[in-house]
Amino acid sequence: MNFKKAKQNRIFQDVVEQIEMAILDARIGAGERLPAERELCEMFQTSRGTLREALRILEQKSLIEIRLGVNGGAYVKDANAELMAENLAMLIRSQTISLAHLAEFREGVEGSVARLAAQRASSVDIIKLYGLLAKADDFRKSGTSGWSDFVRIDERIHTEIARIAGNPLYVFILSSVHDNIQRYYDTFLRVGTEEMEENYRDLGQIIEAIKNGEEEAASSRASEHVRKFSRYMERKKRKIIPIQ
Amino acid sequence: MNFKKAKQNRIFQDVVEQIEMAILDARIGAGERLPAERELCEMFQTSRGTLREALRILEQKSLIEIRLGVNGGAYVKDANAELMAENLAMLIRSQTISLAHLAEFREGVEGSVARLAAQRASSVDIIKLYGLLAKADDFRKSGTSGWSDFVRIDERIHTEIARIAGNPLYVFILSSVHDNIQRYYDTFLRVGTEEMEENYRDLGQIIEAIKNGEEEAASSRASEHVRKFSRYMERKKRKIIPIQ
DNA sequence: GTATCATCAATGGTCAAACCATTATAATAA
DNA sequence: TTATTATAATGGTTTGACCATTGATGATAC
Repeated sequence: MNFKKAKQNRIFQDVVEQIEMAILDARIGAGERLPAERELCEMFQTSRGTLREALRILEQKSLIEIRLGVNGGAYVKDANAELMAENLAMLIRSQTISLAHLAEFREGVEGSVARLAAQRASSVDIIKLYGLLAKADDFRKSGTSGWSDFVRIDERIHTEIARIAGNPLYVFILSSVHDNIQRYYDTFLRVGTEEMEENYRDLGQIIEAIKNGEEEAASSRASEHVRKFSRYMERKKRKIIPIQ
Repeated sequence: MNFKKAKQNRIFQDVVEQIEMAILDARIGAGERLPAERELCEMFQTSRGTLREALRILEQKSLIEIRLGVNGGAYVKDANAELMAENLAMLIRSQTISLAHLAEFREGVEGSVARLAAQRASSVDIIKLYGLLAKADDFRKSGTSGWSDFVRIDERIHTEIARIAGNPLYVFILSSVHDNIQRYYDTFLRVGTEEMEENYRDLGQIIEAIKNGEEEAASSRASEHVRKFSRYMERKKRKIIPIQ
């Protein structure tokens, strides 16, 4: 059998479940405020300490956000990817997964996403992508000073491709990965105009493949693009930390 | 600039961070027990209520597990994928992502994983896979009565392939996906011997491709295999819920 | 001696009432 | 009008008490 252990009766758990249901069933909408703690205590017939334990859990789940002062309280948050980003971060910090693992995972995901985008991109999507590419071109022209802007646009393009793929799960997962990999890019990825040129060409090719509906080309080019970035980073890393 | 808002001084946050650091730096090992609440209060110079709010957060993060009674207390847990599974479940419940999205995502991931496995499988890995395949064969032979066992072995094979791929992130992600998709399979996926035969053949082909190091074949067959399952499910679903 | 049962103490779970800290808003002064 | 101050709503924290669960210990019966 496969039952979970019957829950030990913890009042705050029950409170969490009730509020969680209300939020997930959209009985309370994003941006709205829950009643004040002391009111909730009366509603749930519980003490403030117990209620606050429930609020901590909901806050940790990113379902609510607590604000201070008058008009403060528990505000319902939008469903978003923050939670997953933090989970990834924890796995990395606990050294269960390494940067190399994360990069490899991203390689696979970006490939899948590009393939779907090639299947599904509308003409409007294509125009949007070329618009972003033009911006990247501007930053590229301004040389190494435009590097950080270039990276930002690069990420925007990848996010846009994920959106075009039409599967919100990919958007969540990729934004988590980006959040967690970004730190390393900032630290290890200070490259010259040469690499920027190369990445710009890559982006152009990926977008072109998507435009023409060439699934395989889009997928393999996106994977290769990510792999290239990772290799730059590994190389830089080794220069900075020669032996470890 | 990219700084986060300076943290409002919440004592329990500070307590969470200190304990979290101790756990992630392995100053406290998995399975060990933190001091009792009342002792921790003295150590952190805080009240029990505040300390318990911190414990709730750590519990929600799956870093600790609380047990009751004598010898009870906060036990440090293994890092695992539970958290991500729950996040996925929440995204599904909040109807941000649908079953179809999850299945499509799985399709991409299983493809990537099979590709990596084809690159990296050792002869021992191959033997293990064929061992699992033989078990699947047994259940297949016992007809529809062996169906649920067959599905279980099917999942074991996929998990094993993820392990062979050598990237723990894939193992985490896939086990989360499995956890969340399993429920639907149980509900919608009661198929006959015909489909079981077909799935068995698929598994054999995937494993063979991995054995021969044929990346592309392994990847596309794994994707196709998952897609087939999803289509069965969609069909069943429509029969049960004709219009919705 | 062994097995069963009752008691006890350690530990988490809950409650209640008070006070502090932060902040939007209203009242007041310039 | 504008700047300052007071007020009150709301979250953050403390204290101390009591309840509930559970493993260990020792008493009792066989």
